[in-house]
Order: sequence, then structure tokens, then C-alpha cells
Amino acid sequence: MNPETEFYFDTCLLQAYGEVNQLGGVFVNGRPLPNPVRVRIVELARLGLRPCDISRQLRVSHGCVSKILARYNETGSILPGAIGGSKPRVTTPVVVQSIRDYKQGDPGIFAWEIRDRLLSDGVCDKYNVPSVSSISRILRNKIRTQSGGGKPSQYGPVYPYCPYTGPRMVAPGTGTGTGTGAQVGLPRNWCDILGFRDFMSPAALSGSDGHAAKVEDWTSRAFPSGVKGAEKIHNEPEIKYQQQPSSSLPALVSACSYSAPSQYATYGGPAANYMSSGPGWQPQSSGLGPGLGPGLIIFLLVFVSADDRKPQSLLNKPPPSS
DNA sequence: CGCGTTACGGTTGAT
DNA sequence: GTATCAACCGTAACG
Repeated sequence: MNPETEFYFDTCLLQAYGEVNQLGGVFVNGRPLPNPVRVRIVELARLGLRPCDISRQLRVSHGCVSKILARYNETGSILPGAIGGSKPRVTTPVVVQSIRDYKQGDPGIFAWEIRDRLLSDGVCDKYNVPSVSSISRILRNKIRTQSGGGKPSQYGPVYPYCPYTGPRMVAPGTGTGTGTGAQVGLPRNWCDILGFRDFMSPAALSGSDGHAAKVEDWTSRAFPSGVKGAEKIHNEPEIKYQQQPSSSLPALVSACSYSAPSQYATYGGPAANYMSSGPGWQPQSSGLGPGLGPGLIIFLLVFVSADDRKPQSLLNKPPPSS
């Protein structure tokens, strides 16, 4: 990508989201860094760069670099945590399972009857019994969609921060202490694994766990047409980008095949080089060994778009041997 | 100067 | 359909 194009992207993003940090990097307040950047941070760290250098090179605040690396070291994942939502205050897995059982036992059962049974069976007490509307929602959202008789774990992804049970996640024993439970810092929704999931794959709209796709990666919103055009329409009004004279953009993006590099390129000025062709990217990739190289990343992206669940084993690659 | 931590303003999504 | 709330985000600043 040439400098003019970089500038174009930066300008677009800046105008669309309007935030530039002290290092000159573009960011969106409240939104995670694009996953390619997160990957890059980890990769540079694995190459021996100091966090401060990574921060400068990628134009990401050192606090953010520190946080991502710390999380990576702890969990083996580069992924941001699950944003939004709330813990099930009443609709716990046990309750959902009970509701499922009631429904299966009597498909014609009313929500209020289920509610009564939850109380009478002692599954809930009067303080934590779900409302009728909640039960209806559960029936609608969590049970109807599990027509296969789904295993209880179906409910898991709704709040188990991370259904991943690989060695890294269970390992720390006590979790991090940052408060989210033993499985910390990973998305409860593995369909969110990479931000460009919805960037790349409309099919990802309906995650395997029934969650709607999140627009986890703000950069994807910079390219609403073509790829994302089929989804998340409700987000579009806020996309000022569309107001840009962006007729050339689709072609540009298309030229990139919506690959990860196009995302990298949107992030920051010179840092835009880190994946496309710049000095930051190329030299290091060869020495990575088991690390994530650009090829692997691209592979990952394609992989993610093909199957939401598979990448967890890839993204939660073995932690640094440090 | 490097880095861990945290207040802050923000977004998101289940309830 | 909307409001609330608690999760998370990255930045900036502090120590």
C-alpha cells in the first residue's frame, strides 16, 4: 500500500472515528484493537522487542501493549475479552436446563407454568426465579435453537467466559484475580474470535452458539460495503465513513481481498507497514518458528470465516515458553 | 526511560 | 422497543 493510500485510510478512519493517540495511532474509544494488531504485538514480543518498542512501532499505548502481552502470557490468547452483556442473574445454566427439561417433557407448557415449576421444584426461589418474559426469551433464544436436544453446554457459551478448556486456560488455577472467574480474559463467544470474522464472513452472522455477530472489529466498519453490507445494518447510521467520497475504496479493499493486511494498513501511519510490505513485518516473520507469521494469520482469517469454532486451538496457541 | 496500574470516557449486549 | 447495568475496551497519566 502506498503512502497516499495509507493516508487515505488513516484519514477515513480518523474522520469516521476521530481519535488519535499520543503516538499518532488511530483508535476507537471503547473498542478493541483490531486483532491483527494484537497478533502483531504478541509476535513482536516473541521476537524480543521490548514493549516500549512495540508501542512505538505500532503506535499503540504502552499500557495497551502491556495489557495484551500480560493477557497473552496468562491465557495464551490474544483475544479481547467479551464486551457487553451481563451475567445471567437468574437464568443460570441450571435454570435453563430445567426449563429445557420442562419444555421437552411438555412442549405445550406455558412460561408461567414453567415459572411455577421452577419454584415448586426448588430450582429457584422467589428471589431468583426468572420472569415469565425471561422464560419466554429463554425458550425462544436458547432452547428452540437447540433442536438437536443440545447438550447443557449449549448454554455455556452464553456466559462461560471462554468455553475453551485447553491447558492454558485451566492452568492458572485461581484465575487472574482480575475478577472474572477462572477463565479470564477471553471471549465467552468464540465466534468473536477475530474481529474480522464479520469483516470476512457474513456466514458468521449466526454464530454456532446462537449469538449474533458482534462488530468486534471497528475497522471492519470502515468497509461497510461489499463484505459487511449484508449484516449489521443497524450500525450503519453511525458510519460517517459512508459520507466520504469513498468510491475508490471498494476497489482498494477488493484489491486486498479483504485480507488482514488491509486492516493493518488502516491502523496508524507508518505502522501500516507492519503487515503489508514494510520493514516492520517482513524481516521478522521468517524467524518466528512456531509464532504467527503473516501467512498463518491470513490462514487464520480464512479459517475463522470457515468455521467459528476451530480457531480457538490456533489462537490459543501454546504460550511463550518463558 | 520502561513498565505496571488505574481513572476515565467510551461501547456492547444480556437482562 | 427501550433502559439499565455490568462487562470490556484503549488511552493517558501516575508512580
